[in-house]
Amino acid sequence: MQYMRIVGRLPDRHGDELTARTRLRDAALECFAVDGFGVSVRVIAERAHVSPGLIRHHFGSKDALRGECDEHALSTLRRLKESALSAPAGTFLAQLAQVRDYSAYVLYILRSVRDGGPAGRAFLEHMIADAETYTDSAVDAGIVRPSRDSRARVRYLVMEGIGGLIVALGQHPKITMDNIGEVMTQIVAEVALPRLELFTEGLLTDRRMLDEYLLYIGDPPATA
Amino acid sequence: MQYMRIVGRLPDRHGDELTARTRLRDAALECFAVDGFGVSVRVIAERAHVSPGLIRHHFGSKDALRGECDEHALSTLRRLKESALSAPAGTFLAQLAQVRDYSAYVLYILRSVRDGGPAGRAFLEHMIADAETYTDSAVDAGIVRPSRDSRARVRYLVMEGIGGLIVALGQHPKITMDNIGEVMTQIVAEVALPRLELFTEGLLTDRRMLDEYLLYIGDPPATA
DNA sequence: TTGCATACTACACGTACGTATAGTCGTTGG
DNA sequence: CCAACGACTATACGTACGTGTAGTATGCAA
Repeated sequence: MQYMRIVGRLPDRHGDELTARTRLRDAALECFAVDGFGVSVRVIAERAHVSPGLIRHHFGSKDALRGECDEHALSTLRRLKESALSAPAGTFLAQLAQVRDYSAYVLYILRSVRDGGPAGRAFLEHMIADAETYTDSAVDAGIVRPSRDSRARVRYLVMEGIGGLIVALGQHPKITMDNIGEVMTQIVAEVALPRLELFTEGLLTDRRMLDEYLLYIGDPPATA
Repeated sequence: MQYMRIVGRLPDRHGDELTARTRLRDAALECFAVDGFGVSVRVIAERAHVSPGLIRHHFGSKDALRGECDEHALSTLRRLKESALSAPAGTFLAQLAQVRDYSAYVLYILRSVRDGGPAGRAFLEHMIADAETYTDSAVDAGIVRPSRDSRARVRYLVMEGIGGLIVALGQHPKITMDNIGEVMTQIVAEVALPRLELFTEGLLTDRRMLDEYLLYIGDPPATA
C-alpha cells in the first residue's frame, strides 16, 4: 500500500487535534474497541491514514500504544464522571453509548473488562468506587435500603451489571461504533422490567435462606 | 520436536478412552479453556503427545476441532444436567467447577460465552432454558415470587450471573484447571451475602420506580 | 503373502504479524 | 545558508501460525 505524505503541515501543532500522533491513538482505540486487542498495527495505521512504521516511531511498540489508549480512556471516563451527575455504572455506560462521541470509549472499556488484566481491573475499580458514592448518597436519601456489607454489595452490583452487558453485547452479531447506541438501548430495555422487579420486590418469598446464611456466618459486619 | 511413535497399539479402539483422536479433542478443550481459542495447534498437539499434523488428519482443520469441542462440551453439559437436580445456572457452574473432572468444561463454556459467537449463544440458551424450568417449579413451590415476565427475568438472571462470573474470573491473575475450584468458591462466597440480601429484601425502599415504569409501558404481560 | 486403508510423523509452504532499519522530506535554530 | 532534528515512509527481518504434502509403519482383508 502506498501512503500519501501530507505536505505543508506544521510538524508539531500542540494545540491542534489533528496531529498524526493523536489520530493514531484515536484510531487504535477504535480498532481495539471494535476488533479486539488482536488487531494488527497495519490495520490501525491504515485507519489513521499513516504508515505502520509511524506507530513504532511515536509509541515504540504496540503494547505501549495500547497503554496510551488505556490511559486516555480512563482519564476520559474520569472527566465525564466528574462533569455528569453520577449514575449506576452499567446504566451510565449505556447512556454514554448514546453519545456518538463516546461510543468508542464505552466499547473500549467493556472490551478491556471482558479480556481481564490490569486495564480491565482499573476500569472496574473506577466504576465500583464511583457507584459506591452514588449508592451511599441514595441510601442517605432513603431511596436504597442499607446493606449489611455495602462495599460487597456495590462490587456485586457493578460486576454483575457490567458482566451482563458484556454477555448481552457478545450475543449481537456485529457491534460497531454506528450501532452500539441502539444495541445498548435494546439491551437496557430488555432488562428494565426484571431488574426493577428484582430491585423492588426481591426474588424470594421469605427470609429463611438469608437468615440461615446470616446465622451460618455469624454476626454480619455492622450496617444492619 | 521429535515425537515417539507408539507402536503395537490397535489403530481403532472404539470402546477405549485412549485413542489419539479423543486425547487430541480433550487436550484441545483444555487448551481452549485455559489459554483461549487463539492457542496454536502445535501447543494442543504437544499436550496430547502427538504431532501437529495429526490434528489435520483427524479433524481437517483447527476450526473443525473447535467445533467438536463445542459439541462435546454441550453434550456433557446436557448429560450432567439430566443426572443432577437442577440449580440456578451460575451456582451450578460454580458447583461443577469443584469436581475436578469437569473443571475444563466449566472453563470452556465460560470462555465460549465470553467470546460471544454461536457456541457461546448455544451454551447460554441451554442454561437459560434449564434455569427456566427450575425457576418455574420454584415459583410453583412458593419459594420464588412470580414475575410479570418470567422468561425475561430468567434470561436476565442467567446472563448477569454468568457475566458476573466471567468478569470476576477475569480479575484473577492466572486461572488454571488446578485452581479454578477454589477461585470459584471464593467468588461465590463474595457474592453470597449481597445476592441473598438482594433476592430477599430487594434494593429499593419503595415501589415508586417500578410502578412508574409499569405505567409507562402500559399493562404488563400478565402473571401479575 | 500381498495389497490397501488407516494412523501417524516430518517437513515444507504461504501468510500475517511485530518490529527493526534506512532513508526522504520539511522545518527550524544558528 | 546550512546543519540538525523530527515526522514520516518503504522495505526488510525474524517468527509463529494454519495448512498442505510426502512418506512410513501397522493392522487387516483377500
